[in-house]
Amino acid sequence: MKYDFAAIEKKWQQRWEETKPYAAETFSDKPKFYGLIEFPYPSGQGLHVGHPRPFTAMDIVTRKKRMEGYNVLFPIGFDAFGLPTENYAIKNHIHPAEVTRKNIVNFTNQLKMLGYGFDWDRCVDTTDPNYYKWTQWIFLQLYKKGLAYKTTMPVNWCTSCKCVLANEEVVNGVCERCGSEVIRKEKSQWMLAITKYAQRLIDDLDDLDYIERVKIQQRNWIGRSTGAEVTFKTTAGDDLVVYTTRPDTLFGATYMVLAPEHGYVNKWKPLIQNWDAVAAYVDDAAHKSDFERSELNKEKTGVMLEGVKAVNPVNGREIPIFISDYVLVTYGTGAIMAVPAHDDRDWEFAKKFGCEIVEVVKGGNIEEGAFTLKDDTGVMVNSGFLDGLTVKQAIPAMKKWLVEQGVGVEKVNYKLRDWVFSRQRYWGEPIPLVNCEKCGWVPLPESELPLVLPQVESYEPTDDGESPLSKMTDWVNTTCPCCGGPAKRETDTMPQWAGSSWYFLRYMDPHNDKELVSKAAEEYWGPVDWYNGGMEHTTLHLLYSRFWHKFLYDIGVVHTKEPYAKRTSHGMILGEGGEKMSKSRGNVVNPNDIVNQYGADTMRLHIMFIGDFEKAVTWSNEAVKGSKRFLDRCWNLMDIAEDSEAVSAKNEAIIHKTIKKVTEDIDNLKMNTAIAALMTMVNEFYAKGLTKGDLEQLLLLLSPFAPHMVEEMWELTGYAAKYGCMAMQRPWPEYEHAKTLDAEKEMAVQVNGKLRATVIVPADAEDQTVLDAALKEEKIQRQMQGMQLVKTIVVKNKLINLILKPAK
RNA sequence: GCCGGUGUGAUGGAAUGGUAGACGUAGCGGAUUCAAAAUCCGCCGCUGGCAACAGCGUGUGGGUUCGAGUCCCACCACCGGCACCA
Repeated sequence: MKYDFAAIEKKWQQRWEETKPYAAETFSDKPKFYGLIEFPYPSGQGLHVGHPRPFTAMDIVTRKKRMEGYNVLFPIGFDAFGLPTENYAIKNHIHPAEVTRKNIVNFTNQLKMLGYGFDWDRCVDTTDPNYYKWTQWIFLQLYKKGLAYKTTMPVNWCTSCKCVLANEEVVNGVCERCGSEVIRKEKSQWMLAITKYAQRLIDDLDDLDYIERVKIQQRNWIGRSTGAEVTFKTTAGDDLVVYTTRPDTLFGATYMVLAPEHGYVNKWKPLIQNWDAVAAYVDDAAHKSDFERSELNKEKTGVMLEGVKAVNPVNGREIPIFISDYVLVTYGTGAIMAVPAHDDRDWEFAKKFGCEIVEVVKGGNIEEGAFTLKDDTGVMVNSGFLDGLTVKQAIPAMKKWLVEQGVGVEKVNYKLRDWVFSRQRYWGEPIPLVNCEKCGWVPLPESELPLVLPQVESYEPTDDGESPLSKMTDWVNTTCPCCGGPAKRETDTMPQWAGSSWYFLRYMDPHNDKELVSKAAEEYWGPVDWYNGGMEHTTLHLLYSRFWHKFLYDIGVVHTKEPYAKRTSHGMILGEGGEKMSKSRGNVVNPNDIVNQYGADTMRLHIMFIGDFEKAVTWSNEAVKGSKRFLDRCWNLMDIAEDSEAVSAKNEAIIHKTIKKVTEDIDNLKMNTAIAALMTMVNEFYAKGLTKGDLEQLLLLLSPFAPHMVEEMWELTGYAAKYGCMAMQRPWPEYEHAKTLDAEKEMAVQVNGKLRATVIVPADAEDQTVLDAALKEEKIQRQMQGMQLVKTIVVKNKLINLILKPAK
């Protein structure tokens, strides 16, 4: 009988649709396991081969967990707000909700074709008012706790989307979504105070089972540093505060630099003698993206503020003040003290602008470049009371002095910045606040949630950059919930990250209309046991959702400090030729094409076999055949299996070895070597023959990888009738260590570390037995001529190394 | 520039400091076939040799070790991330 994958897959997908073997039951005597994948954005292009890689891996993990007796939650949903949909809607004059609905239907069909064990009854959609009601609710709680605030600040302004982007959304200085130029612009924005959680977001990483590079990346992103804030007096009368991690070098601070956006620049306008040049530079900087600023970093630029000087508090010297775009307004205080002798950027700037360079740490050559080492190799010079101290001693000494003199304080600083939370767009969650002339910003009563997105004529942002909602005067003009007077609704919407910051909680209790998740369901399912996703989400989505979760913990909505106990990450799938898959390159592979040609089981198997899960791999249509051949070979085993239902003695060792290997490899996401082990076992079955009992073990091990074919074979071989259940409902096979061992071992014989022969000896043979066997080998005897044996090293069951030297 | 990662046959990739190249793909030879596909069997790192065998071989150069793809130092190349972070 032929392996008719199309018919088999259709049959089993229908059966699963009817019998729901993947439904998670809240509350059970079994231990729970919550496996999570990043829910997809339902784009118009549909699924591409990048999607099934993490989905299939977690599907395999959760299928094995079910067989191991866990009550598994493996949900799916759609992160459906977002600009591509809105841009499509603008272009084609279709409502974004309609576009989203169609795309979700398409994605759902594609995902079902791949046979994933999702609990579809728990599917969520972030654009559903019943869902975003709770996104809005969380925002209101943040607002009430003072963690949402409105401020005017320079923001990234996409010239094409006419929309403000979070810093994190600007990729290489251009808009992440449309690729257009991003400039800086002052704008009033809703902000979320994620920086208030910075320390906790660092500290709590320690206890989490995240892969190390995710932890490193988050720590670097949050970027804690310790230093000091130092106050410089100026001739303008204002104090200028700077942050520095090197207070020890204060004697070497020979000038200061402000970011072009720094508030003092305008404040000091009457004092600045070269105002035209300064104003021109500020204007120029505003039109440069961060990308351009950093690209141009080889040549430092800047303008001196003529007419104002600063005073170095440690020696009373008057020093010049510059503005330059190498100083960022968003970090520290937006101003620096420049120590050209000991900072590369300051050194470059000083050389170009002829500033004084004073060496205060010995050990380098300040004519050649800055000496930046912070260890004990440097000793302080030209530094008054610090002279002779090492840098490590000088830092606390200077901090102490600053505090005593009242001109500085110790300070911990973070690179992390607050989260710009407003978007001047239509396709997002409305922000549930109104602005009243008398009462200011007033939150909507929770009973009025969800605040539903109104229908608008067009989705384009207005030319002045306001949201399309601002044109809906009927909707905008409302009454104040506080005083009943006239008020206007906030017309900005939330960013796409909002809905994805808490979706894993909704899966636990998706139909609850009283709470975002019931206490009992959250206590049962939380936290997520294993979350797999892309590295690209490490510093955005993953950090944001940890932040929201910690906030929900603080207000008593969830019972764990952290949302995800374990985090792993997959590598990208590259197109043929090793390039990133993209529509413009025309190298996008649609998984459905593979499914139609070879079947879903082959697709699943191949995407796992293709290489190391954590690394990027190149897709090859050609190589898919190998996975299909393997499934054919498995299928054809039915024709040659002997009738016995016992595991055969001849195959016992390979079966137990393979169970061990597959079990361990799935737990470590080493699906490629698990599949290789299964192939080896099947090859051996062909070489030696097998029983039905042997085949049963193969089917159980293969079930998470190729569930459709396995269930069909399970039925055909009579096991479905025998056990009265599907293969996926049987216990996961167990191995006995003793049975994984072979009776005899082939051991390597090395001479002086070089392989010269191999010998067959009994397993766990004594060292002497191995030596005797080795010495009997003709090749070894040849090596021994004229030599004497000075030492032997035996590694049990692996090798013996004979150390020889010439006999005298 | 900074941070992180990766370099292994024609190719995707295996390998707790212990026989480098498992398992696939491609290729070559054979069986089957009228023929092809499919399937099955064998070969498949490089150099020399009829062969036995020998030498070389995991980006480059050093080092540690009885033994290094694996550990250490320096360098090169490529990929990814980035906010010149003071």
